[in-house]
Amino acid sequence: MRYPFSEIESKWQKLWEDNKIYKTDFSKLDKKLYCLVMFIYPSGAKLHCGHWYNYGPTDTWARYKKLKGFNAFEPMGYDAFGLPAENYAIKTGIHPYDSTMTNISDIRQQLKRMGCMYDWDAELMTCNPEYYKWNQWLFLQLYKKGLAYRKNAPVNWCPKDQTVLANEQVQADGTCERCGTLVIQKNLTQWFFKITDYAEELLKGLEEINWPEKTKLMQRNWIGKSIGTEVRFKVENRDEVITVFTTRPDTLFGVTYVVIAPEHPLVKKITKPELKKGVDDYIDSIKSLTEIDRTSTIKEKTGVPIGANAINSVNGEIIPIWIADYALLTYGTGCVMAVPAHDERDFEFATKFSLPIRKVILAPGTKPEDEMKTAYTEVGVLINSGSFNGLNSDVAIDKISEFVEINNLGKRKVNYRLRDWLISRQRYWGTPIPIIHCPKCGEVPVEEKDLPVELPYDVEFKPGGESPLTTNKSFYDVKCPKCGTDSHRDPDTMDTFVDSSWYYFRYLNPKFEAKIFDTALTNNWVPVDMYVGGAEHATMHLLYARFIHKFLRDLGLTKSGEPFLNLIHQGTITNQGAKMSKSKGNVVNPDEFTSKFGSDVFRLYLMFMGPYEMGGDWSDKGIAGTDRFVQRSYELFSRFIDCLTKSPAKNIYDIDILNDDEKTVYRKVNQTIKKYDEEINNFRFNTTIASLMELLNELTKSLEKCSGEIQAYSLERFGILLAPVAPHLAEECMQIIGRRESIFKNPVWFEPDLKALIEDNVMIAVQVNGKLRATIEMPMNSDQSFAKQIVFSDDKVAKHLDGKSILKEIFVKNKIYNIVVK
RNA sequence: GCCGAAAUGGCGGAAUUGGUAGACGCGCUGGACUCAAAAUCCAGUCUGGCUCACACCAGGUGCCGGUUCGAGUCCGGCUUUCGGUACCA
Repeated sequence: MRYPFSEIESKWQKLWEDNKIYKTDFSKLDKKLYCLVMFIYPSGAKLHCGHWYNYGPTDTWARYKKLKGFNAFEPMGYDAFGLPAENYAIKTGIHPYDSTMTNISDIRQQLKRMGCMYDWDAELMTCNPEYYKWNQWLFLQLYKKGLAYRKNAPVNWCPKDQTVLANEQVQADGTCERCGTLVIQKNLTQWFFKITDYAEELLKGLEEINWPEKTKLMQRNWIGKSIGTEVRFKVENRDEVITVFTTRPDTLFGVTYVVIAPEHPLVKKITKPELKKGVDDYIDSIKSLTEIDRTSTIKEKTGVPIGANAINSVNGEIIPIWIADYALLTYGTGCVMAVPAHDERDFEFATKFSLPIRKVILAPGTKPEDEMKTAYTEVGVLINSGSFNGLNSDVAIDKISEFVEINNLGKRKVNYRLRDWLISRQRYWGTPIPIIHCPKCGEVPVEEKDLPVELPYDVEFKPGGESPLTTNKSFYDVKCPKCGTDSHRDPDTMDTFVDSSWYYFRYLNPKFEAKIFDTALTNNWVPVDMYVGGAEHATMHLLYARFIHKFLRDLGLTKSGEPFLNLIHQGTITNQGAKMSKSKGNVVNPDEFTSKFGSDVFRLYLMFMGPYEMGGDWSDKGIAGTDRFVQRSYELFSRFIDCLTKSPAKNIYDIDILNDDEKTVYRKVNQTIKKYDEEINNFRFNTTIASLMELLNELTKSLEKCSGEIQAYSLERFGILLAPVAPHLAEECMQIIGRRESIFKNPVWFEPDLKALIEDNVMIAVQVNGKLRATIEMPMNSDQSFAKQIVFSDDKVAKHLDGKSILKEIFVKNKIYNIVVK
């Protein structure tokens, strides 16, 4: 009979739910395991293969841990705020709340049919006021500490989504991370979280977490620590001072000009009146450049002189001041000392505009008068550098910095590439920012007792660059809580990455009312032990969550310094080479397969496809293989009804007294347990399943020929090994052979009988001059002298030794016998 | 440009610290069962040579070179693909 997956899967899902099999007892702390997947964005596209690939195998791992005796907690929830729901509302008129709720209830059903052991009592959704109230509370705490602030700054604006974006949310090609539209720069007043205050700690913390090296490296690069020196240059004949930041103070004597970012406020003040028009024109030309042009790698540097000069602090030289597009206002001081001889960008610029190039570091094996074709950026000996001549440049970095500090010309400084996190969005479907703007008092934070500031239902969604919340007068117009003057609420909402930066705390008690989360539980259960999700979040969610976690620790709400101890990225499943997305129309719907084969077969197939962290292009070619595996397993169990009760097995057998078939089966069972354990523990699901297939092949061949006890012994173990990878199938199979309750109710695991693992005989390879000439069977652990006798009496080996002299013999026990001849 | 990962049969992919390359599965070929088909079961399946066949021989893990008794695995130099990043002073 074909395995009736449909009725069996719903039968066990109902049984699990009715008996609350997956409810976690938080009071049991021995071997607690918090296993988390990134929660789901409830879009209209529902669950796709990518979600399945994230959730199914992770659940398998958690189930395995549960059988091993861990008290595993697996929650699931909804990252329910966000732009797509609002864009959908603009298009169709369906309110984001309504579409989100519909999507959530559909997705919840789909999730339940997957058969994961989620603790549904822990379910949460971020669009619920009982959740986002605490985003607002968090905002207020950051505000109190000066870590949430407003400033006017050039920011990324997505013309399609009509909102600003954080740096992290703009892709390398200058397009919006969400919709792919080209992002433009705008000067706007926006809310920021001061993540830069934690830059150093975010960097240090990476050392203590077990994450993929690649991800840690991405975060390190994103934080971009650089150690250098700030040096003040006076502006000639004026009071203004230009401060530059350099990582190469050893080249200070080689400065031949200074570059300031075109948007720098100083530019207006010190530009020579005669040159004002040219400078203004240049600044305009920079603004009109598209993002593509600006980021183009082949774009030539541009710039103009502003007619003012600076005085090099270390040698008193008068040098011209330029503005140029390659100086960035947002990094360091926005001013650069240019050393064309030893910096590639400065070299290119100086060559183009015929600015002087002065060599101050001599490359080994060159002469001072040699002409420079490119900048020399390596270590060398200082020249043209006054009293520092003759020093090695790496030593001079320190010496010149010291000189700068002693003479009060500047100071050593560490800079980070990381910018503050821009969190305000000019959109509706998010957490309202709990600030009231009063014409008299300015920014007035909403009092904690007045939280949540509830998101009103009635708003107009028309896009226009203004937050839709301004269209609801009863929300927008309020009296100032301090002085009673007519004021209005901040009309912006928060970036949804705020929601996801602390949700793992909330899962432990999502209904908790007294505080942001229930510290009585979180102190025991956070940090998360295993976190599984996509690598695309490396410098966004995964960085924000670490930041907020550290802030919460500073508030005394958690003892840990890091949110996620272990992290694994599932690979990306692509379709025809492209990432699956609704807009590309290449989404593969898992229902197509689960309705045909069942969710266990689909889960098995996803795991069997290849290494979990690699992903790959979607193909359903091999699904027949895992389907056959399920059918054959079910058939096998069906041939041994109630064997557990008819002839109960002992825990261990002496392999030496078993007959040949029993011995083979008994050994294979135990070898499989060992192999399986090693593979699945490290998320190597493909080889885990391969080992089960090997076992099934062996059992199909020989189990009939074994005693009833060995049959029970083998099937009981096989069934338990099946449970993590195909939970419904395993429950049914175990019931067939006589188990009376769910495997997961009182989890069991079988340790391998180590004595049985050792084969009696091994095949060893015999090589002559490194080439395989024969394989010979001999007893396990035979020593060299014994092996030698057998090897040299072998005809094939003798043939290759004929007439040659033996130079050397290499013997590796149980592996190889190599004879070197001439 | 810079940083990181990868490259193995017709396909997805296996291969502890260097030790029999191709586990497991898909597909394909042949056979059994069937009136027939599907399903299932059995056998074969890296390439080339030779052979009726078994056997045997040679080559083979992106390319070139090296270390070693022995390299998919280690070292040096490339090529291609995929991620990340974009003048960060």
